[in-house]
Amino acid sequence: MKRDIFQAIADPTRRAIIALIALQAMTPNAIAEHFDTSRQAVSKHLRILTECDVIRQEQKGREIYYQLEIDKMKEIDEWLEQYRIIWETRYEQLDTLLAELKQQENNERKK
Amino acid sequence: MKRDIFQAIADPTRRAIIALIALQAMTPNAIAEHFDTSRQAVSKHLRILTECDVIRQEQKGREIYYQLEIDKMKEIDEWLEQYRIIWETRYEQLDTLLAELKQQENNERKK
DNA sequence: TACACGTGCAACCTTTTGGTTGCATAATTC
DNA sequence: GAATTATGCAACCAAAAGGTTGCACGTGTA
Repeated sequence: MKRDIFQAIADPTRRAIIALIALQAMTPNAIAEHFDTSRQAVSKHLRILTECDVIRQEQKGREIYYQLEIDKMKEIDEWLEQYRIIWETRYEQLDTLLAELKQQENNERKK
Repeated sequence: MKRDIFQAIADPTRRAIIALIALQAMTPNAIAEHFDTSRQAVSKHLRILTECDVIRQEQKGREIYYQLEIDKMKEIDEWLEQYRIIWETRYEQLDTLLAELKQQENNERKK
């Protein structure tokens, strides 16, 4: 069962974890305190995120610090690129249309 | 069971459907031809995508054309924004570091 | 060395997911 | 009006997801 980044971010708890550790690395215990679920459930999510290379762990003594692998988020951005092209094109077309309408309006006034 | 956009794009088939109808609206039958699964399975995916407002349907006679609701994709882009800030900041810091190293190198040469 | 702490893993359970087949319904065509 | 076509929906099923509890194991600390 190989998961990808899109399945990784599908779960709301996992998105919350990502947001939580985005700015500073945290231990599983510290992360779990922010949620209603058990520490083990959070641990499972961390395992999934690790498998997908969304997060990375660093052992410090008996504690493990998890931190976001920001480059993985870029993959989503790259996938989104194909749609960004579409909505930007639409905006351009809309701009063109608006410009044309404005031009027409001006021409009307001159009459 | 209310789904969100992230669950909508979690499934690879659904992402393929989105890509397929991104440029032009298509009927369920036409879409289903691109996949190994049954027409009904595709129909289910279309229902999920519709529920999440990722796609929109337009009836034409007995055919239904599904087309992408591109604005919904922007929601993902907006969510990604918080991480884009992070990776762009990292790049800036890297640029600064590289500039400093280059400066140091130049200073060494002058000696 | 004994004990507490931080963590991951296994077993188990319920709900959700994604697929299938069969059928109902509405629009078109003969 | 009868047959065909396009589609959605319900029932069913296997697999996966997400949660829980209990336990094992390494690392610090008294």
